Amino acid sequence: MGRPSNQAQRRAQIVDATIRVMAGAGFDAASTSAIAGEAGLSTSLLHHHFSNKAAILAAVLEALAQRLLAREEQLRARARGPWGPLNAFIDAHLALGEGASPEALACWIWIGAQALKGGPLAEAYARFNRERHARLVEILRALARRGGRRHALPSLATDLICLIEGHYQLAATSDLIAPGSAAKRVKRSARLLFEVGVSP
Amino acid sequence: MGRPSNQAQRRAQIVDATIRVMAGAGFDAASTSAIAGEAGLSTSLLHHHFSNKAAILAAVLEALAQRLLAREEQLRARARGPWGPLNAFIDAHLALGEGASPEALACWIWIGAQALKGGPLAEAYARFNRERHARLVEILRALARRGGRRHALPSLATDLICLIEGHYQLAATSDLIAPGSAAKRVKRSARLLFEVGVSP
Amino acid sequence: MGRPSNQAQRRAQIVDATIRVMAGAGFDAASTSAIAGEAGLSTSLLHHHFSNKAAILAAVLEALAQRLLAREEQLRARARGPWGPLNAFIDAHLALGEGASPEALACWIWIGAQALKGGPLAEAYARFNRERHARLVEILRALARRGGRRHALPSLATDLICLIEGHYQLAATSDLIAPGSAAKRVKRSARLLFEVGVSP
Amino acid sequence: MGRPSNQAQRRAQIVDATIRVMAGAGFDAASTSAIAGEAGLSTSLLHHHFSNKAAILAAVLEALAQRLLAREEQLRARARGPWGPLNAFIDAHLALGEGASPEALACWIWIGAQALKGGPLAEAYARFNRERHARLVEILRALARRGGRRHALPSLATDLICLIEGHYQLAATSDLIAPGSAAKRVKRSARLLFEVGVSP
DNA sequence: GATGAATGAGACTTCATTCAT
DNA sequence: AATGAATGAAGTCTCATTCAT
Repeated sequence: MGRPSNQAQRRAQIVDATIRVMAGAGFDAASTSAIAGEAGLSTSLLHHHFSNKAAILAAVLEALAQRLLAREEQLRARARGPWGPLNAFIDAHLALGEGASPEALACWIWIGAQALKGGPLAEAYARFNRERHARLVEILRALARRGGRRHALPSLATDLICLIEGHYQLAATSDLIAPGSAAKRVKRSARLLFEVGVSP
Repeated sequence: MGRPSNQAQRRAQIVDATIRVMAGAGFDAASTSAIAGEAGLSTSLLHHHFSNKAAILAAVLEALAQRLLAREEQLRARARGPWGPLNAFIDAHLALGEGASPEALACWIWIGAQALKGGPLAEAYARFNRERHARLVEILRALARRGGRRHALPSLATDLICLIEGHYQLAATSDLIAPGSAAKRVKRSARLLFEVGVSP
Repeated sequence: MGRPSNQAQRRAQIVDATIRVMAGAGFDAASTSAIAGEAGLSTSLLHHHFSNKAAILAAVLEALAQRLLAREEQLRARARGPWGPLNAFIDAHLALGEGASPEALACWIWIGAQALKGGPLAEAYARFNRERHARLVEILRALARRGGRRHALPSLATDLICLIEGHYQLAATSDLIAPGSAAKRVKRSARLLFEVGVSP
Repeated sequence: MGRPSNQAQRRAQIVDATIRVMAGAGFDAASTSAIAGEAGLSTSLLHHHFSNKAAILAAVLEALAQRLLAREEQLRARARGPWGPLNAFIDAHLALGEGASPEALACWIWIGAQALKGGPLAEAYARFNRERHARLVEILRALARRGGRRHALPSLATDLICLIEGHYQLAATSDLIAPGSAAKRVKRSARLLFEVGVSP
């Protein structure tokens, strides 16, 4: 009895609209009414499916993280050679082309900034970073195992994530990074740092 | 003959207050009334000295850029050895201790995010990046000259700036970077990338 | 032949929940969703059983009035002595202990205030007051008959009801009335007024 | 320098409008926009002069209490005879005619109800009751001094305030109390209770 | 009988800005 | 130079109610 639930579908619809608005016009512009407008819904319906605006943002972060993870796995599935997994990790973040979502890039910057303010969003963002750091460490560990040498892998992973984040920021706001060149550059630097960062 | 003008002083006062508020409570919280409150002025006076809120933000960006440049020069003046200038550049951005302003860090992230939205602020931020990139290239060029070898210096400079920006972001929002360790880490990575990034 | 009707039960369930919410969080907090939450139902079901929110309030008033009446009769059944019925009337309103419902007290105040706005609720509340006034007059008349003297009984009854209502209000919102002392105080004053209020 | 302040005047204007709205349409109807409409102002201006809606209500309570006190003093100034001050106290609350404000009556009921919810308003209302109780005790004490007899004056004062409050309630919502008769009735009952409530 | 979806109105509040002094 | 008054737009959220199943 009762009308069939469309919670999941509607929530996804709202989250997608939020991502579009945020990427297009910025975090502050992602008002509930702007989101509702983009999604073709009423603001009341937003609150019917999310108790808070904060809850929407939390769902956005979760969705973006999940998309990133999915792309990582997809790219890694096709990757060949010892550097494949590392390249997949970087490409999942930075490469354009199939499966890339330029919207996500802007959203990540906005979320990173908002995370400065603390609160649940900050915690979720920190957790996201811990998780991708752990994944990257695992990838590097596998690489190191092949070479039989020991590295300061967690530190290297941190550097690489910083490099990626920095490219997010600069690619979006400056012309220092030619469009489409980010992934290639980071992959090259990553390889250099890995190879040179060997304990003697 | 009227009362003596205090334009410059008042503007600095307002800019400082804005930086404090923005660093403390976030960009969105930096409303005109919050800024006025922090500065001990009325909002009307803000508009008396700045035509716009956007003008205040532009002045903030300019002030932060100038502080950064001043610190760079101050640190470079004391720097010794071939790596001195590079270390000074990095320390000016990331090192704690004397002259460091942790407030600035948060502000830079906020400004970087706001620059996504385009407009005059975005242009000013892009210009700021071009300028610090040029300074860094100059520093690297001097280093390379000593070694008598050729590098892809602009690209390396871009990488280093990305590394710095990424550390800004992650240091502020995650626990992957131990407090106070950022500068040391970036200096080490910079040296590695420089030494290995030699064209054969 | 369809499922058996549970109208009465559901309506009582809703009315009870309303009383609890109203007593706990106030009239304005008694939104349909709060009531539904307290009752463990959906808001739609509320409207299925009551055409209006006003209808719920009307039912609440009726239920409270009925509870009060029931308690009056119950207490009067045990009452002894000439003052017994009067004491029972007062105790039904104010005494704590067995059968007392402190929730009702707050609800009565809320309803009394809402009755200011006119409408059906106001009429029902006025009728309720006429009825308890009539009952009280009857009680006083029996008392007076024993003494063989004539009083201005309706006026006295009005005074007593005012005294009770005032104790409701002050007991709930001030510390002028020690908890549990209201009934005793009103009974004493009632007796004094009755004995002295004799037409010469 | 600066525009001359009209805070006090505007605040009074807003408080008056609130009282009118509340008396006319009820507490819940006293929305900020209704108040603003009644006062002929914009809602923004309300918030310019009062930080909160709660602050407006606090000011309303204060204004009503002050009006009541002023009327008490005014009536007492003309009062003659030993019962004068007591009559003045009662008339200040209940009498119609010159200086009476029927609006206040409804407001008091609304405030009394809202005080159930606790919070600052509840505390202010409780304080108001303590103060008028203290004043009444003082009046009764002077009366008792003349008679040279001891009474349970605080308790009697509480009874009288309850009687007054009850008359507020019933006069506003039932027909048990003929218009204009409240003050006379309470004065009579007060005298009876005073004279009979003497310790032998 | 029962429920989840959906809505439009309106609540309080904040904001950047302009005006009068 | 400086301030308080004033405003209109917009923000988030809640409410009572209706509709579809």
